[in-house]
Amino acid sequence: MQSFTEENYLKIIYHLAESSNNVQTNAIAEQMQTKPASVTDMIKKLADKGYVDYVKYQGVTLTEKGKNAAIDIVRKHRLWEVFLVDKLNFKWDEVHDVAEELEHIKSETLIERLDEFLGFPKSDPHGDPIPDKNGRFAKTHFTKLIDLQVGDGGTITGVSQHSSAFLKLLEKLGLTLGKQIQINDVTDFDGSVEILVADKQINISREVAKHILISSNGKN
Amino acid sequence: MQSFTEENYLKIIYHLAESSNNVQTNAIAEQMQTKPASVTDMIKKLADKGYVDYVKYQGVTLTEKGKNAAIDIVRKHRLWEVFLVDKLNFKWDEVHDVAEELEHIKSETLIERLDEFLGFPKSDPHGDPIPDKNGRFAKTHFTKLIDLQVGDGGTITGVSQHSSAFLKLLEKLGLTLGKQIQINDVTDFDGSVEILVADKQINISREVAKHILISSNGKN
DNA sequence: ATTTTTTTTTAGATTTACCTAAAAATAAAA
DNA sequence: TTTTATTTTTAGGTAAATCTAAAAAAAAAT
Repeated sequence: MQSFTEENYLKIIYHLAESSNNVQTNAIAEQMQTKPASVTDMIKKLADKGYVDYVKYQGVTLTEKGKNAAIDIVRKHRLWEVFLVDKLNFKWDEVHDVAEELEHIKSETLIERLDEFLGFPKSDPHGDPIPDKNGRFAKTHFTKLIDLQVGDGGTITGVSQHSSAFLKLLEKLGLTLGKQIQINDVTDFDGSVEILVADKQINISREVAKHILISSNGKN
Repeated sequence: MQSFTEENYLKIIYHLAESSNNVQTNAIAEQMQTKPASVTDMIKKLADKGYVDYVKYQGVTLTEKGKNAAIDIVRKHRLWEVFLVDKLNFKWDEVHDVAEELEHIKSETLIERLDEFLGFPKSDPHGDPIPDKNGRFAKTHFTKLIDLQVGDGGTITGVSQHSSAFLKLLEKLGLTLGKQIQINDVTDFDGSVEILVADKQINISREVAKHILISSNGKN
């Protein structure tokens, strides 16, 4: 199996691969908070072990093996997040760092029992889908709030930013998972969005609107 | 704070210190499954950091700081064991290795919430006491079954061996925590012990009897 | 009180994941 | 199409935790 560090690389490559198939050295370095030179070293190692396909100067892609390993880590991470929120009363902005550690505990039995204990949840506290033990999960294709038109409405079903600062803000604004929203207006000046939530009209910046995911219930 | 490895050293030194105040290099090496030379290196580091007092060739003793750090790890380990058994239906012989990993997760909040979630348990699945968040716990002074006399009786309240093989054997023999036992005879030939449990008479070897802890309910 | 055995330490290497500085390849701009 | 800028890699080095082999100290046996 992989080391703690290797697992983190795999996970990050997996996430980066969601937006651009070929993952670049610099992008990995930024996410790993390390230097590109270190990434090159690790990439070679991961390639040797068969987790990634690597062509010099061309970035990496995960192999099937690498993808499975990454999904397994994602599964663990998200299950632990559910545990922390559902059972230990953590708030959704408090779980990330702890789950980041828990995800590396190596025991299949542990994770399967945990999954069962939690009632086989389908998504984590941020709305991200939890892969089952075979690595399968429903592909969610939510719309970013920023991409909705005036008059559109929907339900908040996810976020694409897990920082504590962002999540706390959403909490304060009442923009939590499951809430119904509707777009009232888009401000010309700064592109900020006026939305209706729980009968209240609030204004959120473009930056915030970018990271809120909506399952749309049709136009108008 | 300490690294994963440093924590393991501290924990092992703490356990070894329970039987002999001055802990020797070789003893640590054996427990850590490493070589004495490596232990010497690590001891120096722990001494530099103020976790142990160390005099060359004289072994080590934990400082107050070292003892507190060790107790903290023991607390985590035992709480996780309770979690695994009580919530995830692990058996008492299956928890050790996983708890060995979980004990290194660094989050005070996590442990306090877990403690609360479990109902502030006082002992783990093997009968070992769980320190509270201030590191305090009742000193248990159980008698080893092997030290009882014919006619003595009591309740099984702990074990001093956590290997899966040993615990599985006890399970099979019905010698689990809380069971009442009585000493019927000690075999001259091999020192094995005949005991009465749940109205059945069974024979256990000296080796087994050494590792069963009894809270005695008075002689005869 | 020596000798022998055991325990512990030193010295010098190895591995993993990281670093800096400089070179090489690729991409973008003039 | 050169030049410039960006990205990536190489080369050589560091720190943590380990190792082996050999030396030194302490303990046990004669």
